[in-house]
Amino acid sequence: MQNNSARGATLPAYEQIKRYVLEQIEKGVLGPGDVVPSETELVKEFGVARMTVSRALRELMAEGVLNRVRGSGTYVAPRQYESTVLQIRNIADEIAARGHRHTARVLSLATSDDPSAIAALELESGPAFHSRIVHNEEGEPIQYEDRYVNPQVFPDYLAQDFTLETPNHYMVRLAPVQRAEFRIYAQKPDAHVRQYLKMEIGEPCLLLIRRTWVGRHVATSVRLWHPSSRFHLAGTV
Amino acid sequence: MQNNSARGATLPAYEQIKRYVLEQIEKGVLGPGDVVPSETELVKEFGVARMTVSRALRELMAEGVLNRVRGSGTYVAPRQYESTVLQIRNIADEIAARGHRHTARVLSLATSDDPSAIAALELESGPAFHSRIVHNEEGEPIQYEDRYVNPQVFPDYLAQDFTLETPNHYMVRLAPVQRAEFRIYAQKPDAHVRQYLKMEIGEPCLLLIRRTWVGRHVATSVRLWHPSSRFHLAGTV
DNA sequence: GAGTGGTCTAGACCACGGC
DNA sequence: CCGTGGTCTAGACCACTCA
Repeated sequence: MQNNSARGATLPAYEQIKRYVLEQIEKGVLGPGDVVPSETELVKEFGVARMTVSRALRELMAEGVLNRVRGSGTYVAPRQYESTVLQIRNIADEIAARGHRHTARVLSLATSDDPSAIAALELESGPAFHSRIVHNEEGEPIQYEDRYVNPQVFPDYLAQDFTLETPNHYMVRLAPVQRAEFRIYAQKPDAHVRQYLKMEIGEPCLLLIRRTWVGRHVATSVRLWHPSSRFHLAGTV
Repeated sequence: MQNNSARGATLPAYEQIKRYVLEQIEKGVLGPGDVVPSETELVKEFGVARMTVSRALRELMAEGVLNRVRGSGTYVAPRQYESTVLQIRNIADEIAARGHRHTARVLSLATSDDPSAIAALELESGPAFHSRIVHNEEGEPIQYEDRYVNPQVFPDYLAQDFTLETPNHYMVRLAPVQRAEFRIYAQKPDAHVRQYLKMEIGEPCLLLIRRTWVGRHVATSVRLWHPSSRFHLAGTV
Protein backbone atom coordinates (compact mmCIF):
# COMPACT_ATOMS: atom_id res chain seq x y z
CA MET A 1 0.00 0.00 0.00
CA GLN A 2 1.20 3.52 -0.63
CA ASN A 3 2.52 5.27 2.40
CA ASN A 4 1.32 8.69 3.33
CA SER A 5 3.09 11.26 1.23
CA ALA A 6 4.78 14.34 2.64
CA ARG A 7 1.71 16.53 2.61
CA GLY A 8 -1.83 16.02 1.52
CA ALA A 9 -3.67 13.55 3.68
CA THR A 10 -3.80 10.07 2.21
CA LEU A 11 -6.85 7.96 2.78
CA PRO A 12 -6.56 5.00 5.13
CA ALA A 13 -5.77 1.75 3.40
CA TYR A 14 -9.13 0.16 4.24
CA GLU A 15 -10.85 3.20 2.72
CA GLN A 16 -8.81 2.95 -0.44
CA ILE A 17 -9.75 -0.70 -0.76
CA LYS A 18 -13.42 0.16 -0.27
CA ARG A 19 -13.20 2.75 -3.02
CA TYR A 20 -11.40 0.36 -5.28
CA VAL A 21 -14.19 -2.18 -4.96
CA LEU A 22 -16.86 0.51 -5.40
CA GLU A 23 -15.09 1.72 -8.54
CA GLN A 24 -15.10 -1.76 -9.99
CA ILE A 25 -18.84 -1.88 -9.42
CA GLU A 26 -19.39 1.60 -10.84
CA LYS A 27 -17.40 0.77 -13.94
CA GLY A 28 -19.40 -2.38 -14.40
CA VAL A 29 -16.35 -4.62 -14.01
CA LEU A 30 -18.28 -6.19 -11.13
CA GLY A 31 -22.04 -6.68 -11.32
CA PRO A 32 -24.64 -8.01 -8.91
CA GLY A 33 -23.84 -11.57 -7.88
CA ASP A 34 -20.27 -11.43 -9.11
CA VAL A 35 -17.48 -12.78 -6.96
CA VAL A 36 -15.28 -10.12 -5.42
CA PRO A 37 -11.57 -11.02 -5.06
CA SER A 38 -10.97 -12.90 -1.84
CA GLU A 39 -9.30 -11.37 1.17
CA THR A 40 -6.10 -13.25 0.38
CA GLU A 41 -6.04 -11.92 -3.16
CA LEU A 42 -6.64 -8.34 -2.06
CA VAL A 43 -3.93 -8.71 0.58
CA LYS A 44 -1.45 -9.57 -2.16
CA GLU A 45 -2.76 -6.90 -4.52
CA PHE A 46 -2.62 -4.05 -2.02
CA GLY A 47 0.26 -5.29 0.13
CA VAL A 48 -1.60 -4.86 3.39
CA ALA A 49 -2.49 -7.08 6.32
CA ARG A 50 -5.54 -9.27 6.09
CA MET A 51 -7.26 -7.40 8.93
CA THR A 52 -7.19 -4.30 6.78
CA VAL A 53 -8.83 -5.95 3.81
CA SER A 54 -11.26 -7.64 6.15
CA ARG A 55 -12.40 -4.33 7.57
CA ALA A 56 -12.91 -2.83 4.13
CA LEU A 57 -15.07 -5.72 2.96
CA ARG A 58 -16.94 -5.97 6.26
CA GLU A 59 -17.92 -2.31 6.06
CA LEU A 60 -19.07 -2.69 2.48
CA MET A 61 -21.24 -5.54 3.62
CA ALA A 62 -22.67 -3.43 6.42
CA GLU A 63 -23.47 -0.79 3.82
CA GLY A 64 -25.34 -3.34 1.75
CA VAL A 65 -22.88 -3.27 -1.14
CA LEU A 66 -21.51 -6.78 -0.69
CA ASN A 67 -22.63 -10.12 0.65
CA ARG A 68 -20.08 -12.32 2.34
CA VAL A 69 -20.49 -16.04 2.90
CA ARG A 70 -18.06 -17.88 5.09
CA GLY A 71 -16.52 -20.81 3.32
CA SER A 72 -17.69 -19.53 -0.02
CA GLY A 73 -16.70 -16.01 -0.89
CA THR A 74 -17.64 -12.35 -1.24
CA TYR A 75 -20.29 -11.28 -3.74
CA VAL A 76 -21.69 -8.04 -5.09
CA ALA A 77 -25.12 -7.56 -3.51
CA PRO A 78 -28.18 -7.28 -5.73
CA ARG A 79 -29.32 -3.75 -6.51
CA GLN A 80 -31.36 -2.03 -3.93
CA TYR A 81 -33.17 1.13 -4.63
CA GLU A 82 -33.85 3.08 -1.56
CA SER A 83 -33.45 6.51 -0.23
CA THR A 84 -33.52 8.35 3.02
CA VAL A 85 -36.11 10.97 3.74
CA LEU A 86 -34.57 12.69 6.62
CA GLN A 87 -31.43 14.01 5.09
CA ILE A 88 -31.43 16.77 2.59
CA ARG A 89 -30.72 14.44 -0.17
CA ASN A 90 -28.72 14.40 -3.29
CA ILE A 91 -29.92 11.68 -5.59
CA ALA A 92 -26.54 11.46 -7.30
CA ASP A 93 -24.75 10.82 -4.01
CA GLU A 94 -27.29 8.21 -3.06
CA ILE A 95 -26.81 6.42 -6.30
CA ALA A 96 -23.05 6.63 -5.96
CA ALA A 97 -23.31 5.25 -2.44
CA ARG A 98 -24.93 2.18 -3.92
CA GLY A 99 -22.02 1.84 -6.30
CA HIS A 100 -24.11 2.81 -9.29
CA ARG A 101 -23.82 5.27 -12.12
CA HIS A 102 -25.88 8.42 -12.12
CA THR A 103 -26.83 10.23 -15.26
CA ALA A 104 -29.15 13.17 -15.78
CA ARG A 105 -31.13 14.54 -18.67
CA VAL A 106 -32.07 18.20 -18.53
CA LEU A 107 -35.52 18.62 -20.07
CA SER A 108 -35.73 22.35 -19.52
CA LEU A 109 -33.90 25.16 -17.77
CA ALA A 110 -35.48 28.58 -17.98
CA THR A 111 -37.39 31.30 -16.20
CA SER A 112 -41.02 30.80 -15.29
CA ASP A 113 -43.92 33.03 -14.37
CA ASP A 114 -46.07 30.27 -12.89
CA PRO A 115 -47.99 32.11 -10.15
CA SER A 116 -48.26 29.09 -7.86
CA ALA A 117 -44.51 28.58 -8.06
CA ILE A 118 -43.87 32.25 -7.31
CA ALA A 119 -46.19 31.91 -4.35
CA ALA A 120 -44.44 28.76 -3.14
CA LEU A 121 -41.13 30.62 -3.22
CA GLU A 122 -42.76 33.51 -1.37
CA LEU A 123 -41.52 35.94 -4.02
CA GLU A 124 -43.14 39.33 -4.40
CA SER A 125 -42.81 39.20 -8.15
CA GLY A 126 -41.57 36.82 -10.81
CA PRO A 127 -40.02 35.34 -12.64
CA ALA A 128 -38.62 32.30 -10.87
CA PHE A 129 -36.08 29.88 -12.26
CA HIS A 130 -37.40 26.54 -13.33
CA SER A 131 -35.73 23.25 -14.22
CA ARG A 132 -37.01 19.82 -15.12
CA ILE A 133 -34.51 16.97 -14.95
CA VAL A 134 -34.75 13.20 -15.18
CA HIS A 135 -32.25 11.31 -13.04
CA ASN A 136 -31.16 7.81 -13.99
CA GLU A 137 -29.56 5.04 -12.00
CA GLU A 138 -27.64 2.74 -14.31
CA GLY A 139 -29.57 4.27 -17.17
CA GLU A 140 -32.98 3.58 -15.63
CA PRO A 141 -35.02 6.67 -14.73
CA ILE A 142 -35.76 6.82 -11.02
CA GLN A 143 -36.55 10.48 -10.43
CA TYR A 144 -38.35 13.24 -12.28
CA GLU A 145 -37.30 16.50 -10.68
CA ASP A 146 -39.51 19.55 -11.22
CA ARG A 147 -37.82 22.43 -9.43
CA TYR A 148 -38.41 26.11 -8.92
CA VAL A 149 -35.54 28.21 -7.63
CA ASN A 150 -35.40 31.62 -6.01
CA PRO A 151 -33.28 33.90 -8.28
CA GLN A 152 -32.40 36.11 -5.34
CA VAL A 153 -30.70 33.18 -3.62
CA PHE A 154 -29.17 31.51 -6.65
CA PRO A 155 -28.76 34.15 -9.38
CA ASP A 156 -26.51 31.95 -11.55
CA TYR A 157 -28.78 28.91 -11.48
CA LEU A 158 -29.63 29.01 -15.16
CA ALA A 159 -25.97 28.99 -16.22
CA GLN A 160 -25.21 25.62 -14.67
CA ASP A 161 -24.72 22.30 -16.42
CA PHE A 162 -26.93 19.94 -14.44
CA THR A 163 -25.72 16.86 -16.26
CA LEU A 164 -22.47 17.32 -14.35
CA GLU A 165 -23.80 18.33 -10.95
CA THR A 166 -27.30 17.97 -9.56
CA PRO A 167 -29.21 21.13 -8.64
CA ASN A 168 -29.29 19.94 -5.08
CA HIS A 169 -25.54 19.55 -4.92
CA TYR A 170 -25.04 22.93 -6.57
CA MET A 171 -27.27 24.67 -4.09
CA VAL A 172 -25.94 22.94 -1.01
CA ARG A 173 -22.45 23.82 -2.18
CA LEU A 174 -23.29 27.52 -2.44
CA ALA A 175 -25.56 27.98 0.55
CA PRO A 176 -26.25 25.89 3.63
CA VAL A 177 -29.84 24.75 3.91
CA GLN A 178 -31.28 25.73 7.22
CA ARG A 179 -34.78 24.37 7.15
CA ALA A 180 -36.83 22.08 5.01
CA GLU A 181 -40.45 21.15 4.82
CA PHE A 182 -41.63 18.06 3.05
CA ARG A 183 -44.71 16.13 2.12
CA ILE A 184 -44.88 12.62 0.76
CA TYR A 185 -47.68 11.34 -1.42
CA ALA A 186 -48.60 8.24 -3.34
CA GLN A 187 -49.93 9.56 -6.58
CA LYS A 188 -50.68 8.57 -10.11
CA PRO A 189 -48.31 10.45 -12.44
CA ASP A 190 -49.62 12.47 -15.37
CA ALA A 191 -48.83 11.22 -18.86
CA HIS A 192 -45.84 13.52 -19.17
CA VAL A 193 -44.09 12.28 -16.05
CA ARG A 194 -45.10 8.70 -16.70
CA GLN A 195 -43.44 8.72 -20.10
CA TYR A 196 -40.19 10.23 -18.90
CA LEU A 197 -40.02 7.72 -16.06
CA LYS A 198 -40.88 4.87 -18.44
CA MET A 199 -43.66 3.65 -16.21
CA GLU A 200 -46.53 1.27 -16.84
CA ILE A 201 -49.99 2.79 -16.98
CA GLY A 202 -51.58 2.50 -13.55
CA GLU A 203 -48.28 2.29 -11.68
CA PRO A 204 -48.22 4.83 -8.85
CA CYS A 205 -45.51 7.35 -8.07
CA LEU A 206 -43.94 8.17 -4.77
CA LEU A 207 -44.06 11.94 -4.82
CA LEU A 208 -41.88 13.98 -2.51
CA ILE A 209 -42.55 17.70 -2.35
CA ARG A 210 -40.04 19.80 -0.51
CA ARG A 211 -39.32 23.44 0.17
CA THR A 212 -35.98 24.48 1.63
CA TRP A 213 -34.98 27.73 3.28
CA VAL A 214 -31.69 29.62 3.17
CA GLY A 215 -31.82 32.30 5.78
CA ARG A 216 -35.25 33.90 5.59
CA HIS A 217 -35.79 33.05 1.95
CA VAL A 218 -37.43 30.05 0.42
CA ALA A 219 -34.54 28.91 -1.73
CA THR A 220 -36.23 26.22 -3.73
CA SER A 221 -39.45 24.33 -4.11
CA VAL A 222 -39.26 20.95 -5.73
CA ARG A 223 -41.49 18.06 -6.71
CA LEU A 224 -39.69 14.74 -6.99
CA TRP A 225 -41.57 11.94 -8.74
CA HIS A 226 -40.34 8.36 -8.34
CA PRO A 227 -41.69 5.21 -9.94
CA SER A 228 -42.95 2.95 -7.16
CA SER A 229 -41.59 -0.14 -8.84
CA ARG A 230 -38.02 1.10 -8.75
CA PHE A 231 -37.84 3.39 -5.76
CA HIS A 232 -38.76 3.73 -2.13
CA LEU A 233 -37.77 5.90 0.76
CA ALA A 234 -36.09 4.44 3.80
CA GLY A 235 -34.34 5.48 6.92
CA THR A 236 -33.74 4.87 10.57
CA VAL A 237 -34.56 6.95 13.57
CA MET B 1 -12.87 -12.45 28.18
CA GLN B 2 -14.73 -15.69 28.64
CA ASN B 3 -13.66 -18.40 26.29
CA ASN B 4 -16.16 -20.31 24.27
CA SER B 5 -17.73 -22.98 26.39
CA ALA B 6 -18.02 -26.59 25.39
CA ARG B 7 -21.34 -26.28 23.61
CA GLY B 8 -23.69 -23.45 22.92
CA ALA B 9 -22.14 -20.78 20.73
CA THR B 10 -20.71 -17.85 22.65
CA LEU B 11 -20.94 -14.41 21.18
CA PRO B 12 -17.76 -12.84 19.79
CA ALA B 13 -15.94 -10.64 22.27
CA TYR B 14 -16.60 -7.44 20.33
CA GLU B 15 -20.30 -8.28 20.34
CA GLN B 16 -20.29 -8.87 24.08
CA ILE B 17 -18.63 -5.52 24.61
CA LYS B 18 -21.22 -3.83 22.41
CA ARG B 19 -24.02 -5.40 24.44
CA TYR B 20 -22.34 -4.42 27.66
CA VAL B 21 -22.27 -0.77 26.62
CA LEU B 22 -25.85 -0.93 25.31
CA GLU B 23 -26.98 -2.43 28.62
CA GLN B 24 -25.37 0.39 30.55
CA ILE B 25 -27.35 2.83 28.41
CA GLU B 26 -30.59 0.89 28.75
CA LYS B 27 -30.22 0.71 32.51
CA GLY B 28 -29.57 4.42 32.64
CA VAL B 29 -26.09 4.01 34.06
CA LEU B 30 -24.91 5.90 30.99
CA GLY B 31 -26.94 8.79 29.63
CA PRO B 32 -26.60 11.10 26.64
CA GLY B 33 -23.32 12.99 26.72
CA ASP B 34 -21.77 10.71 29.32
CA VAL B 35 -18.22 9.51 28.88
CA VAL B 36 -17.94 5.84 27.98
CA PRO B 37 -14.93 4.00 29.45
CA SER B 38 -11.91 4.44 27.20
CA GLU B 39 -10.54 1.69 25.02
CA THR B 40 -7.71 1.14 27.46
CA GLU B 41 -10.11 0.73 30.36
CA LEU B 42 -12.32 -1.69 28.49
CA VAL B 43 -9.25 -3.66 27.41
CA LYS B 44 -8.37 -4.15 31.09
CA GLU B 45 -11.95 -4.86 32.10
CA PHE B 46 -12.62 -7.48 29.45
CA GLY B 47 -9.10 -8.81 29.07
CA VAL B 48 -9.08 -8.49 25.28
CA ALA B 49 -6.88 -6.81 22.72
CA ARG B 50 -7.44 -3.14 21.97
CA MET B 51 -8.45 -3.91 18.40
CA THR B 52 -11.38 -5.88 19.72
CA VAL B 53 -12.62 -3.06 21.92
CA SER B 54 -11.99 -0.63 19.09
CA ARG B 55 -14.21 -2.58 16.75
CA ALA B 56 -17.02 -2.74 19.30
CA LEU B 57 -16.99 1.00 19.88
CA ARG B 58 -16.53 1.83 16.21
CA GLU B 59 -19.59 -0.18 15.29
CA LEU B 60 -21.65 1.48 18.00
CA MET B 61 -20.61 4.81 16.57
CA ALA B 62 -21.64 3.71 13.09
CA GLU B 63 -25.01 2.76 14.58
CA GLY B 64 -25.39 6.23 16.05
CA VAL B 65 -25.21 5.06 19.65
CA LEU B 66 -21.87 6.66 20.47
CA ASN B 67 -19.77 9.61 19.41
CA ARG B 68 -16.04 9.24 19.41
CA VAL B 69 -13.61 12.14 19.40
CA ARG B 70 -9.95 11.49 18.88
CA GLY B 71 -7.85 12.93 21.67
CA SER B 72 -10.90 13.38 23.82
CA GLY B 73 -12.97 10.30 24.41
CA THR B 74 -16.09 8.28 23.65
CA TYR B 75 -19.51 9.68 24.52
CA VAL B 76 -23.08 8.47 24.52
CA ALA B 77 -24.80 10.13 21.56
CA PRO B 78 -27.61 12.56 22.28
CA ARG B 79 -31.07 11.07 22.25
CA GLN B 80 -32.44 10.96 18.79
CA TYR B 81 -35.85 12.45 18.80
CA GLU B 82 -38.58 10.94 16.81
CA SER B 83 -38.73 12.39 13.39
CA THR B 84 -41.81 13.57 11.68
CA VAL B 85 -41.94 10.41 9.70
CA LEU B 86 -41.88 8.34 12.84
CA GLN B 87 -44.36 10.64 14.50
CA ILE B 88 -47.25 9.22 12.59
CA ARG B 89 -46.67 6.31 14.85
CA ASN B 90 -49.71 7.26 16.81
CA ILE B 91 -52.47 7.85 14.35
CA ALA B 92 -54.96 8.62 17.12
CA ASP B 93 -52.90 11.54 18.39
CA GLU B 94 -52.55 12.92 14.88
CA ILE B 95 -56.24 12.79 14.33
CA ALA B 96 -56.88 14.40 17.70
CA ALA B 97 -54.40 17.14 16.84
CA ARG B 98 -56.58 17.98 13.86
CA GLY B 99 -59.58 18.21 16.15
CA HIS B 100 -61.11 15.07 14.73
CA ARG B 101 -62.53 11.93 16.19
CA HIS B 102 -60.57 8.68 16.02
CA THR B 103 -62.21 5.29 16.01
CA ALA B 104 -60.73 1.86 15.45
CA ARG B 105 -62.06 -1.47 14.33
CA VAL B 106 -60.14 -4.56 15.33
CA LEU B 107 -60.30 -7.06 12.49
CA SER B 108 -58.19 -9.71 14.18
CA LEU B 109 -56.00 -10.22 17.22
CA ALA B 110 -54.29 -13.58 17.54
CA THR B 111 -51.08 -15.54 17.31
CA SER B 112 -49.47 -16.18 13.96
CA ASP B 113 -46.88 -18.57 12.59
CA ASP B 114 -46.14 -16.58 9.45
CA PRO B 115 -42.45 -17.39 8.84
CA SER B 116 -41.67 -14.05 7.23
CA ALA B 117 -43.14 -12.22 10.22
CA ILE B 118 -41.15 -14.38 12.62
CA ALA B 119 -38.06 -13.58 10.60
CA ALA B 120 -38.85 -9.86 10.60
CA LEU B 121 -39.09 -9.97 14.39
CA GLU B 122 -35.82 -11.90 14.49
CA LEU B 123 -37.44 -14.58 16.63
CA GLU B 124 -35.86 -17.99 16.86
CA SER B 125 -39.23 -19.67 16.87
CA GLY B 126 -42.88 -18.68 16.67
CA PRO B 127 -45.55 -17.87 17.19
CA ALA B 128 -45.72 -14.10 17.00
CA PHE B 129 -48.66 -11.94 17.93
CA HIS B 130 -50.62 -10.45 15.08
CA SER B 131 -53.24 -7.73 14.85
CA ARG B 132 -55.09 -6.09 12.02
CA ILE B 133 -56.86 -2.82 12.77
CA VAL B 134 -58.57 -0.18 10.66
CA HIS B 135 -58.28 3.37 11.96
CA ASN B 136 -60.89 5.97 11.09
CA GLU B 137 -60.86 9.74 11.12
CA GLU B 138 -64.39 11.07 11.54
CA GLY B 139 -65.63 7.65 10.52
CA GLU B 140 -63.58 7.52 7.30
CA PRO B 141 -60.87 4.85 7.16
CA ILE B 142 -57.40 6.33 6.80
CA GLN B 143 -55.12 3.55 7.97
CA TYR B 144 -55.03 -0.22 7.70
CA GLU B 145 -52.59 -1.46 10.31
CA ASP B 146 -51.13 -4.94 9.90
CA ARG B 147 -48.87 -5.52 12.86
CA TYR B 148 -46.70 -8.31 14.21
CA VAL B 149 -45.51 -8.10 17.80
CA ASN B 150 -42.72 -9.83 19.68
CA PRO B 151 -44.32 -11.85 22.52
CA GLN B 152 -41.12 -11.69 24.53
CA VAL B 153 -41.34 -7.92 24.63
CA PHE B 154 -45.12 -7.53 24.99
CA PRO B 155 -46.45 -10.77 26.52
CA ASP B 156 -49.88 -9.28 27.30
CA TYR B 157 -50.47 -7.83 23.85
CA LEU B 158 -53.35 -10.13 22.97
CA ALA B 159 -55.30 -9.16 26.07
CA GLN B 160 -55.60 -5.49 25.15
CA ASP B 161 -58.64 -3.65 23.83
CA PHE B 162 -57.33 -1.73 20.84
CA THR B 163 -60.53 0.18 20.29
CA LEU B 164 -59.62 2.14 23.41
CA GLU B 165 -55.90 2.56 22.91
CA THR B 166 -53.84 2.10 19.75
CA PRO B 167 -51.23 -0.66 19.73
CA ASN B 168 -48.59 1.97 19.26
CA HIS B 169 -49.65 3.93 22.28
CA TYR B 170 -49.81 0.75 24.33
CA MET B 171 -46.32 -0.27 23.38
CA VAL B 172 -44.71 3.13 23.81
CA ARG B 173 -46.34 3.33 27.23
CA LEU B 174 -44.77 0.05 28.31
CA ALA B 175 -41.35 0.28 26.72
CA PRO B 176 -39.37 3.14 25.24
CA VAL B 177 -38.60 2.73 21.57
CA GLN B 178 -34.90 3.04 20.98
CA ARG B 179 -34.53 2.61 17.30
CA ALA B 180 -36.77 2.41 14.29
CA GLU B 181 -36.28 1.51 10.67
CA PHE B 182 -38.80 2.51 8.05
CA ARG B 183 -39.52 2.26 4.38
CA ILE B 184 -42.11 4.17 2.43
CA TYR B 185 -43.71 2.92 -0.75
CA ALA B 186 -46.37 3.95 -3.17
CA GLN B 187 -48.24 0.76 -3.83
CA LYS B 188 -51.48 -0.55 -5.15
CA PRO B 189 -53.42 -2.21 -2.31
CA ASP B 190 -54.72 -5.73 -2.58
CA ALA B 191 -58.48 -6.21 -2.71
CA HIS B 192 -58.70 -6.93 1.00
CA VAL B 193 -57.01 -3.70 2.06
CA ARG B 194 -58.79 -1.70 -0.60
CA GLN B 195 -62.19 -2.76 0.65
CA TYR B 196 -61.48 -1.99 4.28
CA LEU B 197 -60.09 1.42 3.32
CA LYS B 198 -63.09 2.02 1.02
CA MET B 199 -60.85 2.98 -1.88
CA GLU B 200 -61.55 3.32 -5.57
CA ILE B 201 -60.03 0.71 -7.82
CA GLY B 202 -56.74 2.03 -9.16
CA GLU B 203 -56.16 4.43 -6.31
CA PRO B 204 -52.68 3.94 -4.84
CA CYS B 205 -51.72 3.54 -1.20
CA LEU B 206 -48.99 5.19 0.74
CA LEU B 207 -47.44 2.22 2.50
CA LEU B 208 -45.22 2.71 5.51
CA ILE B 209 -43.33 -0.31 6.79
CA ARG B 210 -41.62 0.06 10.09
CA ARG B 211 -39.70 -2.05 12.57
CA THR B 212 -38.93 -0.74 16.02
CA TRP B 213 -36.46 -1.96 18.58
CA VAL B 214 -36.70 -2.10 22.35
CA GLY B 215 -33.26 -2.83 23.67
CA ARG B 216 -31.79 -5.53 21.49
CA HIS B 217 -35.12 -6.99 20.44
CA VAL B 218 -37.25 -6.19 17.47
CA ALA B 219 -40.42 -5.25 19.31
CA THR B 220 -42.79 -4.90 16.41
CA SER B 221 -42.98 -4.97 12.65
CA VAL B 222 -45.86 -3.13 11.07
CA ARG B 223 -47.28 -2.34 7.65
CA LEU B 224 -49.43 0.78 7.54
CA TRP B 225 -51.57 1.25 4.44
CA HIS B 226 -53.06 4.69 3.73
CA PRO B 227 -55.34 5.76 0.91
CA SER B 228 -53.48 8.37 -1.11
CA SER B 229 -56.63 10.46 -1.53
CA ARG B 230 -57.03 10.97 2.19
CA PHE B 231 -53.55 10.78 3.61
CA HIS B 232 -50.00 12.00 3.18
CA LEU B 233 -46.88 12.29 5.28
CA ALA B 234 -45.46 15.67 6.14
CA GLY B 235 -42.81 17.23 8.29
CA THR B 236 -39.92 19.60 8.64
CA VAL B 237 -36.24 19.01 9.08
C1' DG C 1 3.01 15.46 28.03
C1' DA C 2 -0.40 12.14 29.12
C1' DG C 3 -4.33 10.16 27.38
C1' DT C 4 -7.43 9.56 23.69
C1' DG C 5 -9.00 7.34 19.42
C1' DG C 6 -7.51 5.79 14.23
C1' DT C 7 -5.05 2.76 11.86
C1' DC C 8 -2.08 -1.04 10.79
C1' DT C 9 0.78 -5.41 11.10
C1' DA C 10 1.91 -10.40 10.99
C1' DG C 11 0.80 -13.72 12.76
C1' DA C 12 -3.07 -17.22 14.73
C1' DC C 13 -7.20 -20.45 15.40
C1' DC C 14 -11.67 -21.41 14.02
C1' DA C 15 -16.24 -22.61 11.35
C1' DC C 16 -17.91 -23.38 7.19
C1' DG C 17 -18.47 -24.50 1.99
C1' DG C 18 -17.48 -27.08 -1.83
C1' DC C 19 -14.84 -30.37 -4.22
C1' DC D 1 -9.03 -31.52 1.89
C1' DC D 2 -8.25 -26.54 0.77
C1' DG D 3 -9.91 -21.98 0.46
C1' DT D 4 -13.16 -18.99 2.32
C1' DG D 5 -14.48 -15.53 5.77
C1' DG D 6 -14.86 -14.42 11.25
C1' DT D 7 -12.41 -13.35 14.98
C1' DC D 8 -8.58 -12.27 17.91
C1' DT D 9 -3.83 -10.96 19.69
C1' DA D 10 0.06 -8.03 21.17
C1' DG D 11 2.31 -5.17 19.73
C1' DA D 12 3.10 -0.41 16.97
C1' DC D 13 2.96 4.56 15.13
C1' DC D 14 0.24 8.40 14.53
C1' DA D 15 -2.97 12.68 15.10
C1' DC D 16 -5.41 14.82 18.11
C1' DT D 17 -7.29 17.08 22.72
C1' DC D 18 -6.77 18.93 26.98
C1' DA D 19 -4.82 20.36 31.07
